[in-house]
Parts: sequence; structure tokens; C-alpha cells
Amino acid sequence: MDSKYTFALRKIALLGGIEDYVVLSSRELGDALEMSQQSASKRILELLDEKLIIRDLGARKQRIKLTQKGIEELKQEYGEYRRIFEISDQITLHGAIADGMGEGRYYVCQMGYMAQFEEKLGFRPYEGTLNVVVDREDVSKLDIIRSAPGEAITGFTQDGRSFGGAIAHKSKIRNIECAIIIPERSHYDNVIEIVCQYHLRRTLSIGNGDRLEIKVKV
Amino acid sequence: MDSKYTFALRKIALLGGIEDYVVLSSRELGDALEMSQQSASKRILELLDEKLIIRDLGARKQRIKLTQKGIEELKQEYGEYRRIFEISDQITLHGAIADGMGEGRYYVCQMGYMAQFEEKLGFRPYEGTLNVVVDREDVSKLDIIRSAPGEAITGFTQDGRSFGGAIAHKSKIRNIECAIIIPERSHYDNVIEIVCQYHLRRTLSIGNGDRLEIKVKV
DNA sequence: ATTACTAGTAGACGAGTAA
DNA sequence: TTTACTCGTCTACTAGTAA
Repeated sequence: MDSKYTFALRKIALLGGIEDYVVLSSRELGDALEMSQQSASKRILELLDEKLIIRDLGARKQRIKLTQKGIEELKQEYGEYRRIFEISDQITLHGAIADGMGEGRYYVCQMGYMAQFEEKLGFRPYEGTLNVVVDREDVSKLDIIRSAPGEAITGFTQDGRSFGGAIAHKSKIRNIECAIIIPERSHYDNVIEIVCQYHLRRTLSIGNGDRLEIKVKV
Repeated sequence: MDSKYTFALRKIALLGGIEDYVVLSSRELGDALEMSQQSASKRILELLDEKLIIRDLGARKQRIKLTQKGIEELKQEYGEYRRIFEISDQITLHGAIADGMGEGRYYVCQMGYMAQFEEKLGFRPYEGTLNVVVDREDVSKLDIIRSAPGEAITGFTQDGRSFGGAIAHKSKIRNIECAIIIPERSHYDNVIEIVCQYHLRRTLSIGNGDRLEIKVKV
């Protein structure tokens, strides 16, 4: 993403463009970005083109609001700053165990994934995943984790079905090695999937609703 | 500050350029910034020129490190992001009361300041300041406060002496209105000066070493 | 391998201005 | 007042290349 775009997005966000439309003329934006009214007008058209903002072009002044894509873009940069200034090497997530739908099991068992897990995580996962609902106050930590490099798990096609890529982040639960799997272009939610060499429910004697602390390496 | 510069600074910081020198060729930086080796080399020269980085140009690969100015630049942007994504309207600082040197009293009593406090804060300060040593874990909150607009107190010259400008941030201590004063271009430290309509030590029955909670409006 | 110069070019910017 | 077009200039980039 071009830094010119996020720079403009940030100024709009500071004026409240994340919550709601803000009245912002191209001259005002130009002043904030230290550029001419003409260039600011052009920048706004570019941001619209990239679908980073939406606009309500009223009779007198336009009103501008960030799109979800625009907000994600800023969150990504915010995550980078948090990694620069905050991160100590690990992030601790808190959450509760949730029911899996059996989907995790299906995916993990695919050879295309299994081989990569073994190579990149250093263990062969138990054939299933543990689903954890992350506490509301820790959801923003997921953004930091998403912005960390992690281990890339590449997608593949098998029997005419395509399996998407993901990023695995090495983690520990009560000192047991595991990894949280974040699918590429997933809809951000507060449920994470965990793979581990062992059957975590049995090994840790835990079940649905039990609270858990996950230390994610970043 | 040009967004091109902070974009490059951020990538260098992510590689550890805040703590120490990082080995970073112009080609590697070019890849990270999605530009050519030639342009990255030019960018590095510009950053050096702006004194945002320092460099150790070894025989094979150069080593780069952010200067204090470069770090401050990133912190400022980080503060903007925190204002976008975190701030609820107030920041709570914790600290302990420290001995003033009587300097605060001298400055506050200057008419040039007193009149501005009265106009911009809505109260006439007691003729003295309360010095508070901010807890180590809250020092980063000062960066956020510094990046918030606040009330500008302009400098002036009197009797041939010049008095610098400052930013006042309206605050409350145990629901009593006050303001923390941050001098312009001060050396960042962990001691803040507080002005208040009342004599805080007497009104709150507090003294040196007592702990305090300050709610700063942002 | 590096870094970084020069030269040529594409793109960004602002002035003027229309709607 | 607005937004945003065209157009000329000038900056910023990359390719080629030297050291």
C-alpha cells in the first residue's frame, strides 16, 4: 500500500472518519497534508478508486468516511507500530474453548496442509483443531499477530477443490507447543483455531467453556 | 514530515533499528519498500540528510540505526494511531508527588502566562505548580498526550528574558479541575507540572511521595 | 557483492479555470 | 463558495553503469 494513501487515511481517521462521515473539503485536507486543494482533490479520487473511503458529495461540502478496507489498512500500520514499541516477544491471548464444527479436523487432515505443518512447525498435528473464542479485550491483539510474519502455509488444489493459504503462529498453552492458524483473507472474527501435536482437550483435561491462556510468539 | 520518510523509518524500526544497528542493504530496503535498489539508496541518503538515521558504511554491507529524532518521528505517528484506535476521551496517569524547585512558581506567576491560563483553562491558577513523577509504565501515555492538541500557551519576552511556549492539557485530580503543562521542546522526561486553581497539597492533604491519579482529557 | 552516480522518463504537483 | 478538469513544470523514479 502506498504510504501517500495511508497518510491521507490517517488524517481523515483523526477527524473521526472511522466512526461516521466527516465534513472535509479538499482544501482542508490539502492543508492537513501540506498540499494544494487540487492535489488533495485528486488524492480523494484515488482513495475512492481504491475503495479506501466512501463519499457523500453534497451540494456544498463533501462528507467522507473510511470503508472497512480503509480501516483495516490503518489497523495494519497500527499493528506495525505496536510491534515496534510494545511487543516483548510474545502476546498473551485469553479466551474460552468453543465447539468446533468438525471443519478444522477436515482441513488439518489434508496432506497438503499436514506436510507443511510438520515442516514449518516442527510437529505433526493431532488430527483436529481446538477452537477458542478470544476475549473481547484481547481481540485487538489479533491484529498485532496478523501483522507479524509467522509461518506461511501455502494453499493448494486437490481433487478439484482449492484449499486457501494461512499463517501459522507458534504458540504455547501451559508450556505445550502449539500454533494458532489464521487463514488468509478470512473474515476477521474472534475465534481462533489451534493445532497441536497432542489432543489438547484430553491432555489438558479441558472442555467447552473452559478458560485458556495462549502465549503467541511474535 | 514527508510520509515517504516515516514509511522507510518504520521498516527499519521493524528490523530492530531502534535498539541497535541493523544490517540492511539498499536492495533489501528497496524490496521492503517496493522500489528499486537505486531509489532505496537515495532514500537512505535523504534520511541521513534529515538526521533521521545514522549509518556505518562498512566494507560489504551498511549498518543502519535510527537517531533519537527518527525515533521521535515514529513515536509521534504511533501516538496518532493510538488516538485513532484507543483513546476513550481521557488518559489516566499514575505517579507520585515530587519536590518542586520553586521554578514552577516563578513561571506561573508571570503575567504573560497567568492571563493565558485564565483565558484558556477557565481558572486563575494558584501561584505554584505541583510536580508529579509519572510511573514508568505510564510514561508512554505522555507521548499520546503530547500528540493531542491541548490548549496552546504562547511564549513571550519580558524584561529582556524570553519565556517559552507550552501546551496545557485539561485534567482532573479526584474531580478537581487542573491542567498539566508540557513545555514546548522540553527534554522528554517523566516529571509533569500541574497547575490548579487551588493549592493542591493543602486542598487534598497530600505531600511529597504521596501517590496520585491524574485524568487527562485528550 | 556492495553503494550511488548520471541520464532519461513517467508520474505527481499546482496554476488556471470551468461547472 | 465548492469539486475537479487540463496542462505545463518539475520532481522522483528506474535503468545503466562506475567504483
